[in-house]
Amino acid sequence: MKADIVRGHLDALLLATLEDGPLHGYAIIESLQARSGGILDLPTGSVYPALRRLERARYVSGKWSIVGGRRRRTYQLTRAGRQALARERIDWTRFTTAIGGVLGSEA
Amino acid sequence: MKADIVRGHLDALLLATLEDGPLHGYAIIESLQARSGGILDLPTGSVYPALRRLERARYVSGKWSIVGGRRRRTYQLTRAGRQALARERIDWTRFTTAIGGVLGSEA
DNA sequence: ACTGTATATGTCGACTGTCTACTTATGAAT
DNA sequence: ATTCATAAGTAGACAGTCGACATATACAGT
Repeated sequence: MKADIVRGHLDALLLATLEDGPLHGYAIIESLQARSGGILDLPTGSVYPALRRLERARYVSGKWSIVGGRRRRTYQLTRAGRQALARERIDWTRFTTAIGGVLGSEA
Repeated sequence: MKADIVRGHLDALLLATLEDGPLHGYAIIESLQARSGGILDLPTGSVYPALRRLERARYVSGKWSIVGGRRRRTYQLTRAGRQALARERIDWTRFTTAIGGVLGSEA
């Protein structure tokens, strides 16, 4: 499943992945894959720009580090990010209720 | 709620609205509003082009009529449209399961 | 030594789709 | 006359995704 379908909910996904602790981009993609049972397979071309967006919005803070000779940018949820995540969860419920209600076959 | 959040699911919504019988664009928007408890408020600038898209894809067939002096384009689900709707429902379940699983707080 | 794979981040341009605002038009009510 | 509801549509700006590419390191296998 691509981010195109996930569009509008990618931020929530990213924020939720960071809830349990800081992670770097690559690890976020793998975490999302694992937590969704392989359904969510987001390309780097979608995730990295999104992470930068969240950073600009102050929902996450990123810092560089070197692990095993490889450079990593590790992201951490900010307080504003946690609040945003809480809002996203509420929106998600509203969203699924609204659409599920239309798609569900209660004529 | 805008179509921007609904993005990727608008087709499913439109198809589902037409399941109970033919409707014209304006009526589809109102039906969606009613069926979602007012949450789904889609602008004509999103809906009309989407309807044309679905028509080009042969998922709906549209024809003109005059009702009360006003021209209407009434859309009807095609067989391919019903099949597409069935696929969309499966996708919707996969989608909500995947994202809900990540957003839900089962660490 | 070389090749391939996994790790890790990032950019670019094409593409798709949404949104605001606007246009056109009729009928009914004020 | 004017305004509101109905009805359909378009144009241009804008945002976000995606495939492909570029870059770089570590490690396993041959």
